[in-house]
Amino acid sequence: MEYKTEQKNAVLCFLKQNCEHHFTASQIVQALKTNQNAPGKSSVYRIISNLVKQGKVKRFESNSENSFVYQYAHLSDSCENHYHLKCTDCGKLIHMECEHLSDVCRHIASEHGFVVGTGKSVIYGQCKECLKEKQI
Amino acid sequence: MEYKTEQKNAVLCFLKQNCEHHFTASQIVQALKTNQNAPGKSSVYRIISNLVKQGKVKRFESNSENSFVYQYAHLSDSCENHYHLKCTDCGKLIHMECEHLSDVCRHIASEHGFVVGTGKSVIYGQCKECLKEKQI
DNA sequence: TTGCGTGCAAAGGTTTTGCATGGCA
DNA sequence: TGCCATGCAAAACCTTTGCACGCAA
Repeated sequence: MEYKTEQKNAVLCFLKQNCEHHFTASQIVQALKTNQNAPGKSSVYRIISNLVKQGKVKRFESNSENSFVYQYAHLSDSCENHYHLKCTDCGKLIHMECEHLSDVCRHIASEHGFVVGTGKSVIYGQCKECLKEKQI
Repeated sequence: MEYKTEQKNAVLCFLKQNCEHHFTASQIVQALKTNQNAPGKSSVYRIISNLVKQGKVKRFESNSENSFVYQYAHLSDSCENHYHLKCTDCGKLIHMECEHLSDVCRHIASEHGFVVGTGKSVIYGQCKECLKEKQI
């Protein structure tokens, strides 16, 4: 049995509303500090840990530090069937659904004998917007 | 100027000889404990940190724990130009050089406006050998 | 001899855990 | 009323850093 609490709700809402970005546990604590019933540090860890297990949130390795960042995952149910592009500059996560890419999985399986788990795999690079900024 | 030392050599040799697997910093310390001039904890961290910078070793997020694992990277020079497949079961790292996969980068760039950094990206899944084991 | 590398211990961060209290069902 | 969830503090853990000493060049 799982209870609904304001703390859980606050964390999920915050991540949902900022789904283009990712946050460390501490950043989540900070961001929610002004809320009523702001969740404490340990609760945030317990809550995001559950959300990750449920597939509602994804965990990534942080760019430079020895910690992890968390990000809301739009399509939690079907993340097994598409690739993930993550921008190393702005942190944006793109759920890429594309027939062409399904062929890639088949190719890797047949030619390289390797069964891809797309849910776990993340392709890093730079997104449209960040590329534009660099060109200016 | 960089000095050659037995400690550096021991770490690189160990990772090289076990290039199919990955290890945490502590595991490396443990594994070398019986050596003469076994490197201490802090030295191992300093040494692998350098090896990663040099591209001779790759760092991955550990499966379940909040730490990182390190693995010898065969083709350090050209890792920017091919994809990496990593088996979630046995840890094997496959440097996949394949013309078909270059098309994938081009496709993602042209259709999805996203420039892939293959050096950083890792595709997780299961390798031939581990799949066989499961079928038996 | 020079100065980089090492080892030890301490410090810094992040994450986990224990326990009493609070609040959902 | 049960019992899950929370908050605080302490602990555990990984990694980095400071400093004196050792050793490669």
